[in-house]
Amino acid sequence: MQSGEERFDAFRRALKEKGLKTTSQRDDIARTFFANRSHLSIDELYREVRKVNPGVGYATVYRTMRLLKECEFAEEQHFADGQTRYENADTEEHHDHILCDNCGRIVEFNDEQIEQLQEEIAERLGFVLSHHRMELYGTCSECRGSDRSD
Amino acid sequence: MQSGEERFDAFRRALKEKGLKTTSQRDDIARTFFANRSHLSIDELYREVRKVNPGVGYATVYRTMRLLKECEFAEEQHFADGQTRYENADTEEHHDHILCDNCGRIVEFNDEQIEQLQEEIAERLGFVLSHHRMELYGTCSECRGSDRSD
DNA sequence: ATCGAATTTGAGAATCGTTTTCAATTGAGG
DNA sequence: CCTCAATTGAAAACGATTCTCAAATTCGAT
Repeated sequence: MQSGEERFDAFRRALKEKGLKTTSQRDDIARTFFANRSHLSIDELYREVRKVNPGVGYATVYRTMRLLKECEFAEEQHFADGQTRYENADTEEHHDHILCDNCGRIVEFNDEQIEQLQEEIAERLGFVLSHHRMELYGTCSECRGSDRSD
Repeated sequence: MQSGEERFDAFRRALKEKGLKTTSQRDDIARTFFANRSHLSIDELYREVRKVNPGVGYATVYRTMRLLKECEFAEEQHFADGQTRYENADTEEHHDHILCDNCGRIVEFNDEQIEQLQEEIAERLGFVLSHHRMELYGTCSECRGSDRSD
């Protein structure tokens, strides 16, 4: 797994390869994205970026996140709150999410057995799977005041 | 499982119990909903209803579908196309969906083993599950021109 | 360094699905 | 039937996202 700065450089190179320009806005947005935790919404990203470059517009954040997605540095997620969120698309493999109804915490997990079963179900129904979405919702231990800390 | 007409009557009774009025619009929308296949979008419902009662407004369809949902006759689904769709919430138990990327066909399925695994994962991560969303996407046999018909 | 063409930007308008507002209409209990 | 609260349709408002366009910026060729 690369560092934020490495990925940032890789993004700039990817832009160049596509014949696109590197701009201070793109730099600031990408750096902000790579430096922060995953699953930030556009609005959260926008606020973060503006701490560093107050002139950046909403549209540019949208546009740059789309670029990051197209270059496969970011992955788009649509959870139940209706806001698009982006996660770092490292070399990490596929995972699903479990979200806390109360505090919004998002935890990633992967379960080979479920993946396997999904393939089987698809096959049984005559489908060839392209992708899937699985989100679990519930209350995390912290919000329940339980002692289990994660 | 009740017939459309039975469910329609049950809905009217539910309205009465809530102190709400039965109107020709609500009747037409509910009947249309019960008579059609599941997973229609608001827009599709709207067009259907207007075949029978051209005066019905968009807002009323939204409002009535919300009522049907609140009375638990309809269940709301948000698939990847960004349109809210409603399915008949019979006495049927929980199920998930698999959707064809190509023709949009939606097939319901249920898999106890996956449900079980989801509970286990949640527990392992310290969550108490409230609900989940699982959608599989792929290409159905018809769209692949395969001989397997479902 | 400088030019110039092509790209990118920010602001605001536009869009899409959905909800709200509000004046006019309607249902249903008295 | 009357009354009055509930309901309606049309249009405005909404929130997230995309587009438009004139002004600003990038960068390869000079």
